[in-house]
Amino acid sequence: MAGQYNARELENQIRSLWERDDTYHKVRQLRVGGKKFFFVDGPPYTTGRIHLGTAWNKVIKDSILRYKSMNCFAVKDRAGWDMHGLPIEVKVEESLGFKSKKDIETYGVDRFIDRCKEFALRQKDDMTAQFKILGAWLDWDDPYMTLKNEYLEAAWWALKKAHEHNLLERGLRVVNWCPRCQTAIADSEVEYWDETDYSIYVKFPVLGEENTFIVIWTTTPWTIPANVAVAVNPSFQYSKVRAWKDGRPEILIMASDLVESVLKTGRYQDYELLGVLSAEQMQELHYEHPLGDMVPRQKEIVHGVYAADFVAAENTGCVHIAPGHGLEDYELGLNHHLEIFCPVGEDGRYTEQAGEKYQGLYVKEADSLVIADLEEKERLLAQGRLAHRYGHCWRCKTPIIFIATSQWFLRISDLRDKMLDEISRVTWYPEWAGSARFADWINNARDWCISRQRYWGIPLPIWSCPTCGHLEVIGTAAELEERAGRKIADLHRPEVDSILLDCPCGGKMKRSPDVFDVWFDSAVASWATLRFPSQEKDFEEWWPADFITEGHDQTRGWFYSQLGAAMVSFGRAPYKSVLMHGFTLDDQGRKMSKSIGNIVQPEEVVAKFGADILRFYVLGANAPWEDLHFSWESVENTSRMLNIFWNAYRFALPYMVLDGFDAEKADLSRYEKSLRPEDRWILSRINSLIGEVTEEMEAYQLHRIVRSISEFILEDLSRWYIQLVRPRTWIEQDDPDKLAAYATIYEVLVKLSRLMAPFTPFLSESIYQNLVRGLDRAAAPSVHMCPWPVADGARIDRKLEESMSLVREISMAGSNARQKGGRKLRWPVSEIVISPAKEAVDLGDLVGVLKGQTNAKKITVLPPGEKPKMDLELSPVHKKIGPVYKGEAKAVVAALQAADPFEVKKQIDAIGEAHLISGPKGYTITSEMVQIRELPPESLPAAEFSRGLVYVDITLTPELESEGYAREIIRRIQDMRKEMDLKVEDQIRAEVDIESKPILDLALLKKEHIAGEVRASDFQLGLGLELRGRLIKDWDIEGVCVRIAIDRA
RNA sequence: GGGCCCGUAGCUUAGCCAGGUUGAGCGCACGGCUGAUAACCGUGAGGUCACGCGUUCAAAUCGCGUCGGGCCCA
Repeated sequence: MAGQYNARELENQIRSLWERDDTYHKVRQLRVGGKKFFFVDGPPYTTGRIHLGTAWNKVIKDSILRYKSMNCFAVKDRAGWDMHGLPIEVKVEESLGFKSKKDIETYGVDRFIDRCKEFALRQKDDMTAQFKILGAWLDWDDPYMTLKNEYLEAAWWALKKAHEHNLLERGLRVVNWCPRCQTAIADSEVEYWDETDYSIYVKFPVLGEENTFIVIWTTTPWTIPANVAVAVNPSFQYSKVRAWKDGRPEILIMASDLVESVLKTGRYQDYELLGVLSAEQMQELHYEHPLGDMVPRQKEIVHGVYAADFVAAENTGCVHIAPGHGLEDYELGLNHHLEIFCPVGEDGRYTEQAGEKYQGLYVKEADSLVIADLEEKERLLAQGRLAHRYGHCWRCKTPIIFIATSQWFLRISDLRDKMLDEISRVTWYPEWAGSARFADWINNARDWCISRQRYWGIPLPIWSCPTCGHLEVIGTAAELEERAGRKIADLHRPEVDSILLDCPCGGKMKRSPDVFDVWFDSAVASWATLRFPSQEKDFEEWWPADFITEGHDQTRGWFYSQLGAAMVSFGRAPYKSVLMHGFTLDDQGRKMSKSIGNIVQPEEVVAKFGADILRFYVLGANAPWEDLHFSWESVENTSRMLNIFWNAYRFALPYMVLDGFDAEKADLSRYEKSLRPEDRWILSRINSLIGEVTEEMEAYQLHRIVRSISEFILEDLSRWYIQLVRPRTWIEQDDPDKLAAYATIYEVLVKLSRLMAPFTPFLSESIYQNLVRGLDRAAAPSVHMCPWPVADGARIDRKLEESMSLVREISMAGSNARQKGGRKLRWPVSEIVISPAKEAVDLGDLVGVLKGQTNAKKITVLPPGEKPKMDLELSPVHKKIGPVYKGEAKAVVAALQAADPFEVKKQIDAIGEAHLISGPKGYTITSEMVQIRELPPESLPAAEFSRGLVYVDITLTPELESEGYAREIIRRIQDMRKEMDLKVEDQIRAEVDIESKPILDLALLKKEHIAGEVRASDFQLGLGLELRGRLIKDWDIEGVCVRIAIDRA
């Protein structure tokens, strides 16, 4: 027997049941051979802790996979782990107290790699346990891990394919560079926030013109030594001005529109315009590098002016170009065959190319020195500070710099159109995630820099010959072993670094020392999870993925990286459908962060409420693709809702146990003839619900599912059906009416447990085990092995559902009217009158239900437009009476008030006026002189419902009163039974002393009824009784003192 | 500067794709129920559906624009 809903205890029990029976594997085994559903788990990074977002993510995945499995799909569901990359390197470096790559080299790359591996594996185990608590059923025993040899091969193989398709290239590119990690980082690994930097205006002396300068502006003074050119906008006009500062003139060139602001910034007191220059004329200028003395190489470079569209009408309109330190600069440099001058090394320090003075300085620290030198050379026009967005390494938060380095690229930009074409064939939930958001990202796709100068990653399988330049990409471990002529235990660094391969030219090829960008790891998950290329069969049978789902940040992440990797390898998208979900934010819509202190841990929610409640909450809180604003209050509500479900479930159990409910009695088909209309109604509703939920699930409208189910549980099951069915459970013996109710409840609960199984797997399993397995050991061992319920069309009766919803409305309106009339529901009323406004009301077979719920003796449904007999109220319209009757007006008003309102109305309706007789006098009252209002009589309060009005006749009769008092007495005795902790079936002895004779007489009429209801085998009702019993209490019933004593019989 | 999403009651939100009386929950106030009970139910107050223009017999819903918030890009 079930007690209170204790989610944690229940979930622990179910978890151990699943473990004991190995339920997960049985479920998957059951569906082998079914239609294939290939799901690829977006691998969480092994940080060691899951957060609310990852919990939501796995709950969505799990719910969908459980649903698919119940629909007989053979589900492929290997969990995945993303285990390489800088974040782990940084953690390990921290634990070892390392500051740079040199420390790693000294420590030993092999030992460092071992540490990284250990770390990642430990974190993976911790996180697996956390996911399991949530009830996430993925294949945790055999997950794919990016650090496994078979996984490394999948990336190698992809790169080899890319190379075969001529999409791999090595080139000098300006990349985002982290000087601390000493590696290139991807655009997506750059974090932006505001940083205060220098803002300087610099004067570049024009060659061949005395005291004349082009003015540029920059926030990175350290890039000035690498300046090679100036860019101007081809559509701007430029001005040459003579400007005076402290009496000294200078000739300055800048965009015409910006002259005033630049000179103001430079604190010039006066100026005169010498002439204007077009962009073409600007391009004829050459200038001298302002720090040519410091940077010897600059003496050899010719500095010119070039046109570029990206030049904005900001600052000076002349842009400093350092092709070695900027993306646009680099492209401009390529176009005009400028020197890609980059006097900065991988450590972020100037190289010897920067000249003696700067060599060895860290660039961010060189800013002030460069400024001082410019100042000294009188080349600085102005300097200030500026807060602007600046990029940082996502891992170590070091400000990134741009430097030109030699890297490996995938030529993704060539595939843009093909990619757009591919994603248009993918089904996106919601649709705009693909057609708008992702398409926009792809339109801006650039070539993918896949090389990183680090250790803990998949080594690039590129070998090249230093002698002849011959290059080979190795696709598998077997291929490498064959070429190397020996076994290789681990494909990571440093083991592969030592392998030299024979070059056709006779030389020895060496491996390119880089590792893959970690995004490339997860990018190959769709085939790595199938163990391709080491095994081919699964790949042929399953690939590409049927479904993936991740947060909207993965638009530029995993959705994209997977697409890119699959395009270069297979020329097609690796997934067929994608559900994009939102972020988890706090209740105010802010990101959860340590600094705000608003982080909510999933295990905290599980500890307080349970996994099912967390699951049902996150699924229902809002549409999956919108951000989830986490609110404890809403979790609390979800908890309340499931608790009500639990109470509905356990409501009937004690009775069923009492009545020896068994498999035979659970068989609904035996009671078809005994089903009441309300039974047929709830059976119709549960089948309609199954239809709705199935439809919503097919569109991944997860929030609607939760709402549909919640509404059914609260409104239909708990607030209505259970209330209706209660009295039937009190019937003694095997009455078919009672058994039909049991069988109906049973059917509804069993259906519901299956319908909810994907979303609240623990609760559903518990109910299933008790209700189904408890009666039939031959039933499927788990609810998750049951088929998804199918709506039974024969049970669905729309008309009945409609009538019932009318009955519910009328019943509520009835309560409302009772409240107005001051008549409690416990007191029966003689009649309820339903007065529809226009549309007829057809209650079908449900009049009995309505009578019961409204506690009314009679239900009358009037034809549309008809009302019960109303009281009428006449109010004189003085404005009209006065002018006609003048001095007699008062008498007229008196006569009107004395008149029979029904008679007045009858005459006015018939002839437009009424004749009043007042003593000797008669008055004619026109319709204008009186306002006639219809009022429900005090004994007939009314309330509205959607089709009209509901009137409740609250007139009391002795019969009604005696019933009312009987119920009052019953209620109090029941209360006392409970206080004594009696069981439902216990018999009692009761004595009731009522101090008022008339009321005693009323109660005596119902003596037998009361005794039966409270199970009193010995029952006394009287005046002045001497009370005996274990429990004696005084009650006030409608102002009368009633003393009750009860005891066990 | 560009792309996408969002803006509905004090708060959290449904409805929007497919136009037809804005619907819930929380909180607040009042009442009821009492063999599901450390529960539960009803009623009430509370809305310029961000704003403007357009399409339409009819707009929270469709279109255009503005403002505000978020994410991403430049």
